[in-house]
Amino acid sequence: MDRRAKEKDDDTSAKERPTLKTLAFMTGLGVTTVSRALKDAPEIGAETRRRVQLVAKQIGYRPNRAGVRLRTGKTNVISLVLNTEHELMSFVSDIIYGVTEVIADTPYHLIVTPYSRSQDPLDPVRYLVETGSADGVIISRTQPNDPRARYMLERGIPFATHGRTDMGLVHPYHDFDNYAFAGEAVRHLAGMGRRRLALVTPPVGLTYYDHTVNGFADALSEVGASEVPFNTVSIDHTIEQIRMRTAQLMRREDRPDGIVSSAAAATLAVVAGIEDAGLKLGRDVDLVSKQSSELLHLFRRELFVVNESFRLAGSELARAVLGWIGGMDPGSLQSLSTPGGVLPYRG
Amino acid sequence: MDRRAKEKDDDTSAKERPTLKTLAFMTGLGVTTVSRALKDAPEIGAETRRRVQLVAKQIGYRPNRAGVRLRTGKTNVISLVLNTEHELMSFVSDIIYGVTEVIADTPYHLIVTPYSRSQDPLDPVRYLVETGSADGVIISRTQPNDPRARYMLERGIPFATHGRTDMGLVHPYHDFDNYAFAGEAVRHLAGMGRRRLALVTPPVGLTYYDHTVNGFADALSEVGASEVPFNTVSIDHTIEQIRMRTAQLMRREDRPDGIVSSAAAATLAVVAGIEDAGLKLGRDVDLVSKQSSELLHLFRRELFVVNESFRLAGSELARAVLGWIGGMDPGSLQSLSTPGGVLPYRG
DNA sequence: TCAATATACTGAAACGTTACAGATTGCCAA
DNA sequence: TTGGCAATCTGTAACGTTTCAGTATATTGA
Repeated sequence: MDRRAKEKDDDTSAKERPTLKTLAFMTGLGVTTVSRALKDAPEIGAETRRRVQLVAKQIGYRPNRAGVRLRTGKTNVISLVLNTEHELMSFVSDIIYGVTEVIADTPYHLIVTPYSRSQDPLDPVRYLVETGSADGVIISRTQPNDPRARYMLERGIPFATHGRTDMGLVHPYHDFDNYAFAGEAVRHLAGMGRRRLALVTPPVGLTYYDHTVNGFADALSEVGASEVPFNTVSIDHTIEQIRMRTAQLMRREDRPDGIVSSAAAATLAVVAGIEDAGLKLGRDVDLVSKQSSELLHLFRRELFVVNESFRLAGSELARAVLGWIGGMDPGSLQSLSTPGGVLPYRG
Repeated sequence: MDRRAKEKDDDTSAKERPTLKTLAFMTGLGVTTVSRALKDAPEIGAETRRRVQLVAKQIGYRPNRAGVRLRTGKTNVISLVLNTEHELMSFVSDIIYGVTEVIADTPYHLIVTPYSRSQDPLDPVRYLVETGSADGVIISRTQPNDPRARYMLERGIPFATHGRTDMGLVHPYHDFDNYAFAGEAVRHLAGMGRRRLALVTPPVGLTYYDHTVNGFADALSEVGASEVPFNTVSIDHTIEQIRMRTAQLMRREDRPDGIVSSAAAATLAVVAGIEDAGLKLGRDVDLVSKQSSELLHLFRRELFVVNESFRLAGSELARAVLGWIGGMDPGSLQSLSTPGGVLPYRG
């Protein structure tokens, strides 16, 4: 439509974005040669290579993504698959920042692929794979037997999971050691003389639910404390639900004197529930919570916190996917982040 | 490499992803006809059109993005440009969810393009435009005279800004009415008898800083209250800085008895600072804060809040960009969200 | 000297799509 | 009967890239 020149070789009109053809014309070489020179192919003369790369840099040549993608199938895209309802708030931004940090000096773009509660979590993954929309995928809310991981493994598409699976299949992951977290939390509370502990769990069904629950249980028997069951909520529940049920729990005769919470937002609600029941944090009950931002300290100074960095998770996950795409052994791309310890106010 | 058939037309081997050629083969039509039939071109017979579309649906045909993009230049991508350091935390996830909500049933993908403190904010935008990586762009942290908006307007690439500009140029935007927010907050505090008010401002230089400050000032003179200057912080400062400087402020003789805060995270720090100074919220000072999640209520029941939905902002921004891409008048794609009113605890 | 071989480069084809410029058919007016 | 003209359909080229199968030139071994 808006092309001016009718000559086959209109590269002299300098306004359009430079392509290989432009470079070929400028250097007097063939398109093939230019292409290979740019990617350091061995059969290109050293001087030619330098010359081409110099010119390319000078005129700001950038390979056309669509061209590459069409020809090679390589999208230079990695996709972060997110649940638009359940994912904790700040979680998402941090993980995204972590990912972008890593892919910043690569040709990769990050696309966010959402799915909602009503959908099968496999849907977005299937979409990505079937349409070949990404070279690598990052998923969260990982389950012990995760159909998404299984699916991608079958299709041979590189991915990394936030959280581990337990299927006897090997794939890259990053996980926070929630077993250790729950254990440390329990030991900390026990060290303060707390004996009857309750746990605000991760969402049932996710792998780190198991880890957390196990860490909690093992440490309980280790320190000889007992569990006050609190199975009616998880951190996936709404603020109001958590608050109400905590209040109910705390009004009971056999209420806990120590609580471990798996997420900051839930902790806010739990504390509100405690206070609704007329009890006081630090006196009637102590609470150790995981948090991902440094804000919980400000909320109640009596809170104890363990920090989990989602930014780190994002970086690690991105590194893992890129590594797999780059041909590394998936088994070597697994990482576990250890809790730094329980911090009191003004740690 | 892994292609089996050597015949030119290997579409009979059903395993590969279907293309127009596959459809052409199956229907016995030409590729061109199929292409046009799928997009309801007028010169295709009604029955043929239906037939092609039926077959396409049956075998799950999906146009190859790279093919379309290479041929037409249309990327079917919209980019959200984010500052990886300053953007408030939950802000980002909500805005992303809002955007994905709108583009869910379109062919669009969302890519997140980050930039860091050290970079010129124009960099990522320039990159997107120069490489033609997106059909539309969403930016935030909008300034009255915003070089990014000017740049994209010049280049003719559709975009929407979160927040307004003030350059006499018309473009789509979505904004929260921060003038109204600050005004309502002031009136609310004045209604409670507060007379010496301080403002925790948005980042200096952004448009909504001006709006907020103006709304604050106008309402102050309207109700006859006075301002206690608090220019040493904005919501871009760290939690620690805000906390310390609030404590300093509150220890002064002429401390404010009412505070308006532009963001939830800052509010947490401000409250901590107030309490560091030995004062009590609700007694010595009242505070009205904007928040985007419903969590501030839980923090201190004495807080007053005004809700701003970033999810809504995301949706509106996406709608605006898509509208502009679709040929709508940019001037008609501007929206302003009105604060719902000041809510006390248990509103 | 000749062939064999290494070195440095090149054109053509293909990835999947759309736009352009036809091509084929049937029907109608003259 | 013929020319004209809709109504449908089609082949070719092009977008920018990489791969395949070369070609041309210089270098080597005998």
